[in-house]
Amino acid sequence: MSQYHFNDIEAKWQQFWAENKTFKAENKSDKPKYYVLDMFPYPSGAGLHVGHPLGYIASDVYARYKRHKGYNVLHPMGYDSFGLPAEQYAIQTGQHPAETTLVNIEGGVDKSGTTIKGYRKQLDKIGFSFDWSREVRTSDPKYYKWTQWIFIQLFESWYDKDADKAKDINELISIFSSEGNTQVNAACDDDVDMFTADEWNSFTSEEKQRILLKYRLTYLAETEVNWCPELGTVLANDEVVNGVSERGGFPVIRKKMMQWSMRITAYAQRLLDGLETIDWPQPLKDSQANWIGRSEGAMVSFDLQGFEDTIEVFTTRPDTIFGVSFMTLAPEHELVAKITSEAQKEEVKAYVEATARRSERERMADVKTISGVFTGAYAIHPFSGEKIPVWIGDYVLAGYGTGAVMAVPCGDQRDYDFAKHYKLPIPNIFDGVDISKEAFADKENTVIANSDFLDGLTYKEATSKVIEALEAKGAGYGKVNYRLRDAVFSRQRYWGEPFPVYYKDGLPQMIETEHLPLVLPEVEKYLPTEDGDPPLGRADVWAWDTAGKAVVSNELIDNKTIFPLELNTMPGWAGSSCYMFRYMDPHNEQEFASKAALEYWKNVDLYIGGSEHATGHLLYSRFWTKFMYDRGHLPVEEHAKKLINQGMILGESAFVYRVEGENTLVTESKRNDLSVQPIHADVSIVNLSNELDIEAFKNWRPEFENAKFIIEDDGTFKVGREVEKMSKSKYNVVNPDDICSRYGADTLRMYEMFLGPLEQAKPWSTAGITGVHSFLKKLWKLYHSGAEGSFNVSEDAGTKDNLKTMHKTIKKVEEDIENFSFNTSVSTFMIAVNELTAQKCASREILEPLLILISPYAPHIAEELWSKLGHSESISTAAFPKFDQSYLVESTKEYPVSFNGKMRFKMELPLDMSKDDIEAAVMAHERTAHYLEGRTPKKVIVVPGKIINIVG
RNA sequence: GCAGAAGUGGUGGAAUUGGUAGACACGUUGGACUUAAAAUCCAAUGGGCAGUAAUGCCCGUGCGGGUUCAAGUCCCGCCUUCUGUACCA
Repeated sequence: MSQYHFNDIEAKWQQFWAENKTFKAENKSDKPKYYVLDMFPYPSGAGLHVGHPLGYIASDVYARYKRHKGYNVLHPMGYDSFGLPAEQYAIQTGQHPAETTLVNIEGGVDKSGTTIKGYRKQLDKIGFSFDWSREVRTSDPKYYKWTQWIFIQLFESWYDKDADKAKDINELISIFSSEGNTQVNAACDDDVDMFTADEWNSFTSEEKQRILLKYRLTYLAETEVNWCPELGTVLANDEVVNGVSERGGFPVIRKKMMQWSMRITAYAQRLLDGLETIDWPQPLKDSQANWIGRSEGAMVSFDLQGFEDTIEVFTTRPDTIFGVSFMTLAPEHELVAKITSEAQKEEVKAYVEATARRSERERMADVKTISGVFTGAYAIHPFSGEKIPVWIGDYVLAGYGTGAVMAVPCGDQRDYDFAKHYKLPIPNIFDGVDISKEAFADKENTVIANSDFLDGLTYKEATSKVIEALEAKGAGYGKVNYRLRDAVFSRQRYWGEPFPVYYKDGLPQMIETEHLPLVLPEVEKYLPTEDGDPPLGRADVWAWDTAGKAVVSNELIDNKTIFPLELNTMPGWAGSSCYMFRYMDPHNEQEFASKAALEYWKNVDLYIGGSEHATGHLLYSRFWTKFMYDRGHLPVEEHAKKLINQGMILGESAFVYRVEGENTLVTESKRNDLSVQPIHADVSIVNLSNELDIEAFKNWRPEFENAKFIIEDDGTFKVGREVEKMSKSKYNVVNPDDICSRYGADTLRMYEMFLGPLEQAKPWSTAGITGVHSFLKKLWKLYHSGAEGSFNVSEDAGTKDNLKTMHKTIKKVEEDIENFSFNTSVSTFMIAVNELTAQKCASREILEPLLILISPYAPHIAEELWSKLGHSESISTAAFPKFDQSYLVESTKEYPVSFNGKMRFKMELPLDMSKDDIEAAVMAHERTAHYLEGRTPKKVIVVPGKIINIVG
């Protein structure tokens, strides 16, 4: 008797695929191409849990389906292997992150003696059809050579706003030397001075370099960061709580530091417009659009009384300019110190310092408290010439717009609240609007009043008129503003890509691309130096010899031919921004990827990954892709045509209940009578019926060794269940390896698809897996209907019923896969196998195509049965069965007959029967009279092939 | 506050264009097989009422309205949950 030995079958076929390179994709093919990509994982030491492979399974099903459909499919996988956890672990244990990362990927025993299975082995067990010959690892010098190369390309480029594309920096240099910068419309820093060609040509090369930095797409600039002197590192906003570091509670100050930045703002409009061209989920597009934050308005300059300087503000409501009754500057605004009057000095200083101590995040969180201080200075209204008091207040953020606002309390709630609080005037410039309670922020129904030349105009009219007037006066202009900031690209970390940069006279110089990669140096500790330099400051051999073209010892630095190298490293998103293109030609040492490979594969046809990358990875890669396109390195402007966000698989936590104040644990059903406290129990010691293994629990939590257990009446102890995020700390992690060894990879794959719609978050329930597992056993049995369960397939043609089942299955499964509705195709398979089993079908004509349909979902069992059917080739390239409508054509229909919309009975009628005949047949039916109870029907609706409804 | 998504049995979910609500599973109950258990197989299973029964009737897709012969599906108003985002001038 042949049984379904999934462990043997799965091991056999995984080996077969590896040996035969079944899924190796060629860069040349007569077939149409299809590129299916997963977001590559960070290989953590904790390994995979059942939530991680969900997206990989979905993409694998799709990739396998596309192969059946005759496509040349690229389906690669790799590792985003630079990152913080490995570095933290290195700091704690002293192990080199490269070593731990390798173990996390390939498996092994780490120095602390922990056996780690490794991502690759875990992934292999699930039976993915990845082309592993194309694997990339971002921390591999052969890979990050190209990350460094892209960085250099960005450095050597500027953004021409007129042409709306990035160009070679040399073009800009030649423009400067022939006509200066006055006619140049470039994305650049705000503080560029104008110069003529003659001036440019007389600048020293150092001066020229400093100016060019203001134009380059990656540039070095002073940026404000959260600096913790005690820890010697920059902290992210979420690592700072109440002005002190989250770890250790050390004070954090806001400090300006030289940092590399990416001029992503140059691409703001194109990143926004490009969203129209890609098939990505609307929520994801919305959050990118939101993040880019385009707003239309005007820049207005206000002169200052007694100063040469002007206050520049951005406003979306220039139409309300006559409603300005004060100005507010961010406390960090550069003019604050200068314009503060002697009388206000003390108060302003105290306020500025108090604000500096608070992190940006805190300021954002605390929106209710209104605070601010008058500077003693006055601005002059550009039209009325009135004196306007200048305040500072922390509701104005230094990082947005110009860090200053013209406060119009009648039209903006924040200005209104501020004015009320400090008893500032609230002039009303809206016709017929009551502003005694709150500001009036409605643009649509506005009629401007008390506003000189704007009286009686609507928002739209007033806006264009006032912009005209501002431009005529030279006091402002219309402007589109973006919330998007340039992205800081430096990290004071060890485990990241080194910048291919050395410093000559304090100015950054690129290492020539032919000398890349610049390999991460060895350090003896992964911490910042005592002087506060990043960990690379500890490297002894970290200087660039421009003559020898090599990294040499720091002792040799003479600043003539040997220079110090950059100490920062690149952030996590550097390596992931263009990896999808490197997969196309991953072993190319001459180029990032060959033109031919790029032209052939173009971009990702289907990209699957989590929505948490909406404004990080997915925005940065779109930026780099557009840049690479501009500079002719890529043939496409977007990296992924279609994107799907898979939903999270949640864990099913188990709880035991401790009686408050006692060492007593109570079973689930009896907890309500007592005052109890829930305690997480490890799900691995709970069986499918929610019964806790008490002995195992005592071993696991020794503090309960002597605890009293109040059990169920049947003698078991049951846990409570609750759905939570799957995480180690909640002890609800389910390991895919365990599922594979108990039920098989095919069961895991099908069950993950069966759980629910791909995009939706859904709870994992190990109990439910038996349904899918027994389906696979039934499938196996369908092919083993011979004596004693022997393999049995006949050469007889399929019956009419067989064919009908088969073809409706083909139709449904194909539609489902095309719609990424994988859960419903699993039910369809179940129905098909149930029907064919009932029909006692053993016909090859049916059982062969059935296997092809199932193989994307359950590839191992499909391969095994396929080979038992006599095939020596893998099923993976067998042509997908063709749907034939003629097998589904019916001659009759079982019509549901409704009375007033309620279905009462069914009757079978020929499909070609006319409406009138159907009506007659229904009215003649014995039960019709019963439901009409003597009434005459008002109307009889007959929809042929669908329904009959009798109204009356 | 803003934006988006979602609310259907005890549970996961199905119903693709308005046309038989609850497919397919899990769970539960009963039964078969077994010394027993596991495994497997069969049957029932939205709630309620009436009936020995076949069956019949009523209610039912978050809530309240509406459109329609017909609404889980369309429209209006609300409630709840989740996700993202936020003094954005």
